[in-house]
Amino acid sequence: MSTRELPTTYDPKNVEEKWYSIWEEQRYFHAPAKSGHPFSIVMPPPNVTGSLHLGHALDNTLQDILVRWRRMQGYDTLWLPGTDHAGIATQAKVEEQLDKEGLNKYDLGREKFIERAWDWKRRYGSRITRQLRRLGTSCDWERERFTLDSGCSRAVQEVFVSLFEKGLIYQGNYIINWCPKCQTTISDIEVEHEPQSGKIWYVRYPIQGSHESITVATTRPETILGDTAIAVHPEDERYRRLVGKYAVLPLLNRPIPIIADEYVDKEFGTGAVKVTPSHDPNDFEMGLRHQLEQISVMDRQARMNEAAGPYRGLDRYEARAKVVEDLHTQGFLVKIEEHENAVGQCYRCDTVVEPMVSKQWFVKMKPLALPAIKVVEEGKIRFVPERFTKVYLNWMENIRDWCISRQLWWGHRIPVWYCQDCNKVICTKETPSVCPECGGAKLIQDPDVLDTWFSSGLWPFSTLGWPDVTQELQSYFPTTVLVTGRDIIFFWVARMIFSAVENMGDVPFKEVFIHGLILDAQGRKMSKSLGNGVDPIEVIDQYGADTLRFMLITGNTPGNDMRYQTERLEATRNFANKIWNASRFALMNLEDYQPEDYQTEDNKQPPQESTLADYWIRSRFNKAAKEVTRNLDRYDLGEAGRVIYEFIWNELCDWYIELAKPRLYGKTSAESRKTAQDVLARTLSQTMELLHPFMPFITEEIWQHLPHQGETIMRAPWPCGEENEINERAEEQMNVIMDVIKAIRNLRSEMNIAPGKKAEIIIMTSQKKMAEILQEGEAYLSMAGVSRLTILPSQIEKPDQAVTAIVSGIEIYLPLAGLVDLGKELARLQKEADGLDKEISRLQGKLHNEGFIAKAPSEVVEREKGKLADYQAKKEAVLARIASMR
RNA sequence: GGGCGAUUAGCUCAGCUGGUUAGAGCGCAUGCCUCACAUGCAUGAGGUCGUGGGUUCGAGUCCCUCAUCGCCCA
Repeated sequence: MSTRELPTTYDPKNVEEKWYSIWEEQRYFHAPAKSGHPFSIVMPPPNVTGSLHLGHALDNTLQDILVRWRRMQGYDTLWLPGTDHAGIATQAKVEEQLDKEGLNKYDLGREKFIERAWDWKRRYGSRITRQLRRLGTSCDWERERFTLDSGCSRAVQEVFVSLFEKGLIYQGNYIINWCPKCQTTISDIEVEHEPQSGKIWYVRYPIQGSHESITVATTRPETILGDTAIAVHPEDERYRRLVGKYAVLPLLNRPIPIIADEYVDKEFGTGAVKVTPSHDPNDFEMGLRHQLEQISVMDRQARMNEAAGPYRGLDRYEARAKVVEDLHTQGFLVKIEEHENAVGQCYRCDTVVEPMVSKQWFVKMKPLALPAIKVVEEGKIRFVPERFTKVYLNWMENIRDWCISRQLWWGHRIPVWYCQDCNKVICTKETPSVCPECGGAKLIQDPDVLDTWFSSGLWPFSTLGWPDVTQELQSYFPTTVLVTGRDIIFFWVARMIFSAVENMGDVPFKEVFIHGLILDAQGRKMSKSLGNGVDPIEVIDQYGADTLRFMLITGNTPGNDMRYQTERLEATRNFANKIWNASRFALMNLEDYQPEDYQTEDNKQPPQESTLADYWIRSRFNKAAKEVTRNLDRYDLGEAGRVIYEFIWNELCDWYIELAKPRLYGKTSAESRKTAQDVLARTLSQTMELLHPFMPFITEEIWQHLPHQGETIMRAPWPCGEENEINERAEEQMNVIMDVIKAIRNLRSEMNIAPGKKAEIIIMTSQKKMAEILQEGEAYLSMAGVSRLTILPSQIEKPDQAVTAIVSGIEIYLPLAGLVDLGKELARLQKEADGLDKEISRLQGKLHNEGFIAKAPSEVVEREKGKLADYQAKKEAVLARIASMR
């Protein structure tokens, strides 16, 4: 297609689809696993049942930027993608499906159910990876993994058995969090504490063998049925004489001891609490300290069981109402108060979690946490931003044992068998046929599976082939950096760290780059219940992936949350369109351009006809490239993006292209035209390279149209900023020209001179250098609508009927015979003089301060002196002009 | 109760190791369909940088106090 036929607005649709499939077919994402500087990232595996949300989009955009950038820099780059089997979520999906067929999982049985789950995974599990492709992620799909695939499963078994043998995995009856809806245990961090307004009930317990009684406050009256003690603080004078006596449990008339324990808060309620070891974690601990009986009063549906006597069969909330009613009618209820407390809820289904005592598998955390703390304290793993180190350490230092068994079918089955003959517990990687203890063949495998996070914790090495020593493992482990959201530090980052340190003897990654959350426009967390979520795929359909990506990573600071705003999306879409149109312009003017003319081996010098603008844009580009690289190095991707944005819009488009137009249109020499073509083509294609990690699609499309070397921009060398093209002198000179142009435009605007109307300008300067710069740059002043320029020494008499602007060392006169409103002009100049006065006195104050002169670095003092002189000169010029007009 | 973050232009946010007349995008005002782009161009208005102290020659930037909002942990 001829460039003239390129549409004036950029349409990402075809471009994005086209390039992604080419990239993937050409295997540009594939990591070679060869020697060289490795750069490796494992993708946080999204939930296989999930669909892409903005959090994924941000997380993967950040990774893709790092990966594309490092790949262009020549690193042996691996970005390993995959999904996670999401035990509870996937099982729920399959059960939902069965439900529609009028079946449940028990109808199918375990094996058939797992087959169904695999069917489900095969059918729907690739949705999210397809969505990731739409985003442009350049991960190595040939190495895609799944936490439940055979390799990862092997790693899980290996780790479980190893920890078991070291005594770091144990089975025991402890209090755990039970979700009555999901019908499984969940770990402590999977319980969310939402403040809820509730009530607190004050209940009187008679003291056995006395007419006295003791009143306790409780938020869960239904658990009275499981009480096995009343506790007070040992130093609480009010109750001291009661300690050691027995109280009678209302409703069930069971005698329970009154004990003293430091845990009790004297200030809370009456200072006396009921103790229910089977249904409260703190009471459980207290029960252990005092050898209290554990009476479980609920079953797995959170219904009252036979221990609850007359309340048996009631749901926990029905039981609560009934218990309160009975307490009231029997005269045990003292009072009810409003009370706000944090109720633990299941992170998945929001059901109120029921603490229960149950036999489960746990990982003993203290021995694993200590080295995991050490590697971070020693700097072997660095958190970016640094403040998250503290979040991690604080959690690790206060860690509790991790409950890893789940009452599900979909997941890694616990590799433990129980001998029915001798009760031996057998933990082994291979399915045993006989009991090693008694030789019996009646072996039953533990029915439970492991927490999904147990396998995710191994992700950085299980995906690279461990426990085998593979080429991948040797090339890419430890991985370079992990990129993830701050909400997942405990769930995943922490677990990967202790898992790798324990099993690999090394850190899983050297750096952890943490980002914030995407909030809605009002600053609220996006959630299903609020319905304020945004589907990234819809955004991509409407605006393109490049736009979504760029919008997500600019305009905020690393680690901070960010609001999602359509206006920012539009602004970024406009940026893409700007790039598109600048490129259209370039291509229209490059149709006859032969890059070989200037890029032969023995002629790498800039062409003879280079102008100030050429040197200037090359200098600016290379500075921008350095700046972008520096910011990428420090994970400040937003800042890097901003630098490119400003370079493209404010320098390349607003100035260079405009200045190059006369040359490109052939209004100067043919040589000069070729030079402009060369500078424009080179700068634009290198700018595309610089922008490519951020906006991969549009940059590839444009780069392919421009003269280029190589098959894909993905493999173009990273523009790191060429020192020898940085040209301070050209920048200074261009600054003068641009200041003059801006000043003239300002005058024209203030005087309401029609844009099309050309103007004559008189410039007066006593500085030879300035005169030369302006002489040379005369042609550029056409950007201010200047048709004729006269440069005069400033000693000469000033023009009469003219408006004036002063820039450093230069007086600009725009003659306007008969049009100048003297009064208005004087007022304008006076305002200017006043502003300068303010600055002058500020600087004078500073420079008269002896402390400043003595203590500030000399270059700062010099700079301030220079500014003062400049302002003074300007002011004099303004005053002189005022005087000449009066 | 402990920890962290935020508080800068009407809105959303930048401002790195203290030194520029404190910046951007959107919005607003004025003028422009100038042969890349009206998803655009030009010009402009708009900020006592939450409060009160302190360190310093110099503080939006460092330290402390308080206030408000948000998040995490208990």
